Amino acid sequence: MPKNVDIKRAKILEVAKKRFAHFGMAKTTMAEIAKDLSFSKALLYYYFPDKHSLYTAVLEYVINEMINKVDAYVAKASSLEKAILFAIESRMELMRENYNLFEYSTSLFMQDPSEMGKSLGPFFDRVRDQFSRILAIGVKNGEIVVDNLDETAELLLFSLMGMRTGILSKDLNDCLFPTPDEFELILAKQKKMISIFLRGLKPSVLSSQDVS
Amino acid sequence: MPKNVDIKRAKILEVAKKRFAHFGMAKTTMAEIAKDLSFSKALLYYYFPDKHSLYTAVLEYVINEMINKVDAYVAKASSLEKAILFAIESRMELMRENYNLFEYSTSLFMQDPSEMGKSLGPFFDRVRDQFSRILAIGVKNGEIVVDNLDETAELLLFSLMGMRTGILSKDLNDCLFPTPDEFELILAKQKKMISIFLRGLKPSVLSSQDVS
DNA sequence: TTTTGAATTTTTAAAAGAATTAGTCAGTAC
DNA sequence: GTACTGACTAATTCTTTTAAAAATTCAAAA
Repeated sequence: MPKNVDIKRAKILEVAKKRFAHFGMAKTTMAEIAKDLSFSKALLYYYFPDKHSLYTAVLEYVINEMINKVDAYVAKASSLEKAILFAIESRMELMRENYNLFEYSTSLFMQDPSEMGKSLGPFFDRVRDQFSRILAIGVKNGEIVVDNLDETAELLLFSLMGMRTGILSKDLNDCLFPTPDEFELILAKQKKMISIFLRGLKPSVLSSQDVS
Repeated sequence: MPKNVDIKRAKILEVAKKRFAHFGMAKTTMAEIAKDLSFSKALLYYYFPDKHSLYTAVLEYVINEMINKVDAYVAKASSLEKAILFAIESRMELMRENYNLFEYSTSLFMQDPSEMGKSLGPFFDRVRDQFSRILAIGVKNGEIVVDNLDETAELLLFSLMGMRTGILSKDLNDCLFPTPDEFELILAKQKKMISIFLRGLKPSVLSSQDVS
């Protein structure tokens, strides 16, 4: 039984999400969110200590949705590669649908990465943990061999991120955030990347020969 | 026989490089460079159309040095992995030694990636081509199998870049550019990345079975 | 052709003020 | 006491202005 408080919080999150996703963090005021809800501005501060907290709460909410969706799929996925592909496609879809929501967090990261580390870092960790879990399945299956799951998941995630920034620097885009068209391009690169990466984790058929 | 003009240009590049590498593009004025050379400021504009051209000329100069050094090593390298490791270590060393030189180009990229694509893109291409050449050696040796060399080189380079941005977002660094300490960390990740990546390019011992 | 001093145009930097918006608080209603 | 508000304060952003610094040009000298 969700308490009344939680229902209100959820309502606020829902409205804030729409605003943030559509206009971005900077172009959304607390007053606007309050008006959408027919609340007083002060009430928002009753439920959330400040704007930034509201923003990260929305982010968490949205990311949780995705993680759960992916987890559900992964639970009954046939192969490791299928599972990972589903994960990155879901991630892309999420970013496409909530364009300006993430645009803020990336530009925030550009200005001051330390801020990112503190407030946005946990989200990164959650996604990495999910990748870690997915890789674990592959290890169970015997599809791949991994000595350090978390580290390898991070490696994979970092290189996927690299596809994004890499594309953006080549394609003549004057924004830090990909345009809808570029999403496909990035996704294509990421798929190729994953294919090579997973192949690199396959158990060697030969006995350990040149493990330098 | 280098012409007199070329000698002067080289002198200017040498001095400008020192200034840029030490103080960065923003904190270096044309007047300072001129004074270092005991030239008039106007003479600089006789040899280089504008400051930005001078900057990219310095960048080209420095990157050429590195590419040549790496090429020389690669020519007599024993293994593919050795060659690539030498390449990324040289790259790191270059960035360490010319810290502020590159700091500008990365911050430039942050503000306006399209600018990057136009003026800094060619440098990226040169490095990618070098990686492409190195991979080609591995293909000749039979160490790896690659269908599209350039594309694969780009993939590798992008994921190496990902290690950098990835580290920077986790480590609580308030700058877009790694601190000397972080270089080592990035390099370590890149090495692991390369190890997996190359393994993923190894020819399959089994006949093509699950090439999805 | 190479070089310069001085003039000109652009950028940058700081200051000040207005306007917008984040955040607070004393107090009301239930 | 919990949920809520209107009115208040404080911080932030957005101009506008101005001055300084730096980039770039140019006529003319060597």
